[in-house]
Amino acid sequence: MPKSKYLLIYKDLKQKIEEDDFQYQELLPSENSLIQTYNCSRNTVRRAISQLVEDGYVQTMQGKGVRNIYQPVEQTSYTIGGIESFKESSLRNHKKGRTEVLFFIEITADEKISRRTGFSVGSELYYLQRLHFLDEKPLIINHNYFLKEAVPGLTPEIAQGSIYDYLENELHMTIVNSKRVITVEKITQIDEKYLHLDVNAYNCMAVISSQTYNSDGVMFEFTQSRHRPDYFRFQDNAVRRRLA
Amino acid sequence: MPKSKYLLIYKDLKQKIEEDDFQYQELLPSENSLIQTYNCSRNTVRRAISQLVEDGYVQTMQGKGVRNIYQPVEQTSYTIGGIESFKESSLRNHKKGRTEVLFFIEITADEKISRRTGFSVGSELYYLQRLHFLDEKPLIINHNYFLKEAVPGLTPEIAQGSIYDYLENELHMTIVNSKRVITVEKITQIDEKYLHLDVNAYNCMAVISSQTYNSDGVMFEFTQSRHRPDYFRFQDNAVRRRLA
DNA sequence: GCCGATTTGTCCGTATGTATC
DNA sequence: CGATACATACGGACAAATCGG
Repeated sequence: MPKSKYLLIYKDLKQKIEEDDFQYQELLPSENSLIQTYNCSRNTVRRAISQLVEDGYVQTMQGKGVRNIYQPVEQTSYTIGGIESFKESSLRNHKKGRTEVLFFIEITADEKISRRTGFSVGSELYYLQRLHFLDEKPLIINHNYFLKEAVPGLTPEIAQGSIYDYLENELHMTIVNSKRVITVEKITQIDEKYLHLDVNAYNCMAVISSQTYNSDGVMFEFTQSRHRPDYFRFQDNAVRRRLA
Repeated sequence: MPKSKYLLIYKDLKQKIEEDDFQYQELLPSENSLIQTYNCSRNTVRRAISQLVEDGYVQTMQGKGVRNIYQPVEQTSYTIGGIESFKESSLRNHKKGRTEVLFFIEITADEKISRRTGFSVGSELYYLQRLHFLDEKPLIINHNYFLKEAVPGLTPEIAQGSIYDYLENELHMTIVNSKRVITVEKITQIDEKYLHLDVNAYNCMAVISSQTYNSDGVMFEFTQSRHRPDYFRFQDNAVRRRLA
């Protein structure tokens, strides 16, 4: 439940848009009238609207108004975007998720791991391999590296559930920021084995490599997420920045 | 040249970060001191900083300060992200770009095209196929659909250069918003032919499908951009939103 | 553990500029 | 031209988190 005012307005407008209260291409009420509706200042409605712009829900036009450009996506495949745990994505996509821990060890970052992950040499890490099922179909293999000092007490049992749950609710850590790179890579034997892939059909995978920071500004996670190509779908909304 | 104040501050700070004026993990000057430096209001510096947050350059921490988390990326491959034309990306990546127009016709959207692109049935469109070279290596095949009424006078000659240049500088259109979906798809015969791909090495491509809106809120472009998997690299920075 | 100083987060009100109609 | 709409900028107030004494 949001407690800040701009988030309440944001969520309310977002819901209205999703529920078709505004037609595609229709203008939303003007800022002034929203000020009346929500009994708040202009800055506050503008902040809510700017979030909707980031989401690709609306578009502002100086002198004209704010246009609804939301179009629902067909939910045939598993859609990702934003920072979400596998569990959260599963729920949003209305699928049943399950996670299997394939591998769990504690390691110290050497030169090679450091280059790959961005952790400094000598860092104490947990290294996990996890297999994610959606509706009992294996779709994703994750290679996770967690900084031990930031994620103390991680166990295979916890990793089988949601690690983000553990971080946020047990350790009260706040996940803030995630730098991601998407590439396409050749299938490895591990991929082939656990995802039951036929190399003749697809011989590569969608790979998301991400570095995640907590609210202390510490990078505490590096993850390489390898997705079955036929179920991979990454969604994004880009806003062209003004330069002048 | 930016003329708004917050963009000037944003660009200045961004440059300082890129030039290593602040060390990784170091705190930037506080908002109050930035107010002194730039002789502006608090909102203005905050706005500049929030842009840097979106870029993944810094991270704000309530009660503590603003931490520099910028790490330069190795520019070995062609990196995309944000809304950019092929020409802009080429320049940013310090490569020489060239574009070849394979196909150029005018069509009317039927049911099938409408479903695929999001244009309504009956829309008059330009349909192009273009091949993009980087340092004389064919890397990307684009299938572009442009709304004729929004992009009048498009010719193969223009398409061989930068269409975005034409749109922004000749037609004075402003590109605003782009909804993108990244998937992985099987290689087609067209891909194989023009990109000189060996199916035994890679049998799929990275595909970016995007719908782009102009400042009138009109979707004027649908593009499917098919990338050689071994040169594909999509970069992104996600900020976890507060919920409460 | 408390208190005060510092720093970022939220919110308000107002003024002015710019684009559209 | 005036009215309306969003964009930029300023200044002030209070809240929440952090840190040092």
